[in-house]
Amino acid sequence: MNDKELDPTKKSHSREALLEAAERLFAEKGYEAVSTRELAEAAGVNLGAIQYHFGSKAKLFVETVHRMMRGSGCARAQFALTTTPTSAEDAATRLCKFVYSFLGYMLRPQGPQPCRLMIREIFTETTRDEEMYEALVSTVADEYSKPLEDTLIANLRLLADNKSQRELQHLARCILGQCTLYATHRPFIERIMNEDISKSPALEELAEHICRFTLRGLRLPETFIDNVIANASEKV
Amino acid sequence: MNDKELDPTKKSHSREALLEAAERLFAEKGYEAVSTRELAEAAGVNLGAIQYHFGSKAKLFVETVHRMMRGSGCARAQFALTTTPTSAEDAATRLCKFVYSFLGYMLRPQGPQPCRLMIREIFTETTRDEEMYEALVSTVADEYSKPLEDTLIANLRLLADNKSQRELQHLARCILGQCTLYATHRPFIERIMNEDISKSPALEELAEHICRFTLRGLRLPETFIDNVIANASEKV
DNA sequence: GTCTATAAGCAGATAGAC
DNA sequence: GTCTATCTGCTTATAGAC
Repeated sequence: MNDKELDPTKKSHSREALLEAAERLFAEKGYEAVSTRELAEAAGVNLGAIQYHFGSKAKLFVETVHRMMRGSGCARAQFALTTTPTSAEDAATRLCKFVYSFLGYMLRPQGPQPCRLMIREIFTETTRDEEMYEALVSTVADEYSKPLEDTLIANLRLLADNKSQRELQHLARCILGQCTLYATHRPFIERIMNEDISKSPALEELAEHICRFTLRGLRLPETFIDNVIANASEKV
Repeated sequence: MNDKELDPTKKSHSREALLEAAERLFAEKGYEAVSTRELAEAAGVNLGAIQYHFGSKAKLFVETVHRMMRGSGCARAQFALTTTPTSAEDAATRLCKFVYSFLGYMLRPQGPQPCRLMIREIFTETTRDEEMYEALVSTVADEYSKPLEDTLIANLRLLADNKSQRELQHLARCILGQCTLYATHRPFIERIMNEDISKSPALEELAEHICRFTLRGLRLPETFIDNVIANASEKV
């Protein structure tokens, strides 16, 4: 990358093309399911380029995850939690908006989905290689999970200011867990409900329920909750 | 199996041995990561036996999942929710106990873990084969997810009897989601907290927090919650 | 039903020409 | 830096003897 800035004319187009193709393919199909040949073809480069630029498929993968995590500022930016909240009502509205957009992101694939990618690869322990696993976990934790959790906490703090940092962490995870379940268990849930949960009335219903349940878990008054949910859903 | 009862002398020992080895290995490492050779060796049978008895590795896998789901009565029995609750307090205590044991089950591997197995395979869409995927999803949904959800709902109904069936489903999933997150995101969470969350004070702290948050989400009074949590944790 | 030997294919990695 | 051709090792599945 820095090489590119130094010499923009004849620098490795294939490295960049590979990273872009890898981002898309790995996120779509998972590490194991993508072969180096497929990767090279999709990038329009030679098979040998993978070894030349990255040394191995695994190292290309680690590099891709790095890029994804840094590149998109995935966590906060994507879910409209960038600026700091000003009031309790503001914080609650932001949290609700987050739930709406996070749920939509998990259930309506459009473009690469870093979150899905990582959950999958880490949970399945895709790479038995210790060193690489460590690299993956730390990248994702530092560049994605931690910032996302911190942003949620910043909003939660205004709604439960007597809580310790540790309790706020728990609360953040309660929200994330409720959303994530619909991604990890989606096929089962859709079979039970006999309904596509990414379609429009269903998705909003799920989001609203999660918001309401969460705000009740924070012991907020019902009128406040109604108000916040109305605000959040109209502005999404 | 019924064959075995009919003719105990010369009936296929290898079929059974394969299913047992498959249950353990697939749950441990995942479908892709287990080779047919490994399977045959672990079962102490010949490689050809897999093709002979099941036709393919994939069909053996489907058979294994069937067996797991039916066999252990996984959902309810495992988490002490078998009998029907008698009172609101009883129901709440059961829910808390469920959270404790479900969390322990997800985070402290001992023996095959059907739940983990399915989440992983379904989420990663391990098999591209349409027919097989359908078989997996329906088995798991019918034999595991649905019964588990129904049992949770039976308890939730006593705590929120003015709710519709659909709302009760949502509530059940709020509980499951909070627990499941700690399994799917475990490496990230442990890195952030710098702590093994399956160890003893940590696990109980997580469980207690989930219980408290959930019961608050149901708008139950704080004294009731304290009482229930005290009951549940001492009896676990 | 169980075995051995082997087929057929695809994976990731490499050597060496240009 | 990019290419082709190839190596090595693994996978699942099969054919046919016993």
